[in-house]
Amino acid sequence: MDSTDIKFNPAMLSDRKKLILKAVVREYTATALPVGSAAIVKNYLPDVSSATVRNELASLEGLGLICQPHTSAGRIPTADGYRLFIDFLAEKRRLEAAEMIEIQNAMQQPITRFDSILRDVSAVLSELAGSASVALSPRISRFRIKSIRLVRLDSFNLVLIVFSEGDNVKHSHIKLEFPADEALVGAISTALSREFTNIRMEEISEEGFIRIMSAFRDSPELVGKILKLIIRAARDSADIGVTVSGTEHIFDFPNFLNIAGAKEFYRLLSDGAALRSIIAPHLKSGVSVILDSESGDGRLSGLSVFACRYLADNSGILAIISPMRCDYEKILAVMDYAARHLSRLVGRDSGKQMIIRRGGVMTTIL
Amino acid sequence: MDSTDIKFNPAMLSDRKKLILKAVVREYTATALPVGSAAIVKNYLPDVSSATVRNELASLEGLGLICQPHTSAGRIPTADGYRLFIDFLAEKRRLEAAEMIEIQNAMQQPITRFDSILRDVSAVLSELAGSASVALSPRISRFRIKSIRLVRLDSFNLVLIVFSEGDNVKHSHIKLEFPADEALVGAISTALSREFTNIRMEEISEEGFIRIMSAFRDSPELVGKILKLIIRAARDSADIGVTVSGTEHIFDFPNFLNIAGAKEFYRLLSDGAALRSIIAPHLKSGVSVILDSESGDGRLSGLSVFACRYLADNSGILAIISPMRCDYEKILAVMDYAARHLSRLVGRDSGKQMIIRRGGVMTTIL
DNA sequence: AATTAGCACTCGGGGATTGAGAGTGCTAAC
DNA sequence: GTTAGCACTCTCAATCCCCGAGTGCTAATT
Repeated sequence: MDSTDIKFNPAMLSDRKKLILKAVVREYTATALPVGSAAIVKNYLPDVSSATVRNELASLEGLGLICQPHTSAGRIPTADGYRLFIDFLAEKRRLEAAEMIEIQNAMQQPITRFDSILRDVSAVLSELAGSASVALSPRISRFRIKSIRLVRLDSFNLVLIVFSEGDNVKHSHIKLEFPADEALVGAISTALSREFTNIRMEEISEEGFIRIMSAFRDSPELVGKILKLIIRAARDSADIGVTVSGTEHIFDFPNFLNIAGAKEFYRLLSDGAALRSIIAPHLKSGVSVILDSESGDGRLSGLSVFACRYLADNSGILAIISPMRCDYEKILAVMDYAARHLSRLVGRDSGKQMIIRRGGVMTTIL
Repeated sequence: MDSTDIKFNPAMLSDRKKLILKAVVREYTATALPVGSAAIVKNYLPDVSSATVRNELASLEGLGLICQPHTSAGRIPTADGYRLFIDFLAEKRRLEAAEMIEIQNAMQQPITRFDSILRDVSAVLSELAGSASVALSPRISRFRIKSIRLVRLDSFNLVLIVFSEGDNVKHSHIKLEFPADEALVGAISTALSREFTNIRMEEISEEGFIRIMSAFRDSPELVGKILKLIIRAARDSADIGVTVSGTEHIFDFPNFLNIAGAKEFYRLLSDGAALRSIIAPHLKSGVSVILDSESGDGRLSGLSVFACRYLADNSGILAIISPMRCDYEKILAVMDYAARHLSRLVGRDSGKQMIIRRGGVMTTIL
């Protein structure tokens, strides 16, 4: 879905038609009522008569940009109408200072956990947009491991810690059925570190483990069992993380006056894999908007998805899902601001370096 | 709300009245329709006439145990009616083998994380009960610390790991603005371990930190900053955990045909502190049922809360929230089974010992 | 005294009817 | 190209009406 299949471009429309389409979108998103010719004359085009506007409206309807919910009602924008509005007519809006601060606050946390920043940003976005918001965490399996440690808590309990790019820390608790002593655990930890540092999680192979095994010929059984648990732990933490916020807003979506649809949509929201595969093909640079059935997935009909990438090549996605009737200019501004600052927060400069700027202080890690 | 304020006891009712009340509850929970005299005669009391049943129904209504949604409709149970049913008339039901297995599976996980068991149990409960389910995690700040470690990932990144009773592992990532070397981190880790092992998290005091500080007189500033971050990390992880499952079922609750109520209830579900303070006063041993307005909180009107404790003195709570019209015998059975097995899983035998039985293997951990 | 048959009565839900109001499209004039 | 005027259409809400379910009461029966 690239820019070649744009159905409409603004050259097709007279300035007055553009103004009227804009008026229909703005008025409808504000009032939730079909927009009649009289309202447009009153608020946007006081110098012409309603009959003129009616003629223009009929013409816009002929182009498929607006429609009537029923004969003798006002007009509402179609998906194509919204599309044209978003691509060519929407004006860039500035956020309120308070809103900007709220977004920034979500990103400034003393203890660095990318998860937690993501959760907070997502929560703020959903609040500002009055919509549901989803953050799909990057595939951590694609992150390079910066550091891996096996720590002994007591004879029967170990913790595997994986520290990866993006300041991600994961721990997995490993419970043994047999005691392991400090020296052995330390040796395994060192071996793991030697073998897997600077490797992507998805590149961890059996061979690496076999190499480690061979270094522990004196207690192969014990080490073998530990490694088996470690493999499982690593796999376990490789799944896709989905952070959903603002689910309560869907109760306000006019789409879900019928409970059945709400339930289905609610299910979709917690299915990270599905969301990713729906959204990913439509992503371009900056904020993408996927309207109604443009996604090809019926569960999103009547809805708009605002999405953008963060951490460019690791497929983390931030998204806001709204009813199709929403304040596009506002939500675009919110998303744009958040995406811009999130990228600034975690800017990738080279393959191995990662610059973190935080509250004025700038630190270069590893 | 203890046993002294029981309004009704079964001695007040003739056997036939009891049978009819039971019939009304069972029939209504099954069909969702007000129960008429004819239905009762047909399915429960074929030997008397509908007129007789009508007389009995009128009498039960006089006692406030059942009511009519409107004149000339059948009867439905009142909250008092359900209460009497639950306390005296409900029969202990056995779960299906498949259901028992499902619950047990949720508890058997290779990698021990109590959180995760809780989440899975809660998910299974909500599924079996067709309801929302909430697990309030125990106040981990009341758990004794079995082991505490500070691990160095690289010069600027540390991880604090706290391993506590109940096999809880928590990690907190600590990002430094200055480098710390291996030796120093190791020394702090040892000091933390010496100072805080076998202490409850809530008992961690400034004094302990001051004692540690004094041991590091040569680099007080660095250690001070690290300790400050550690305090924050420990506080951070002390908040109340709420795991909500099966939220999608609330879309099926007849209570929430009006979207407004659904939204409010949805909010309540994610407010762990509120839920705890509503539920806690009503807990007795075993499974407690809080009906309708018995909780004193309007947000639960029309709903039933099934709740039980696990880990007796650490205030972990497992709850199922259903519409008041639900299959009490089934949900009671589900809860009872889950609670019984959860207690068996984590049985506390003495102050410092904790017995974990898991898949036949039994391990005793420090 | 408890039970029962019979019957009039009440009420909610669903479907049809109606009137008001909003907004259109068309035509003819400007 | 624009506008005034007007007939037309359609929704929404209110109203009415009828049907059926289920009751409560009364009088007769056991």
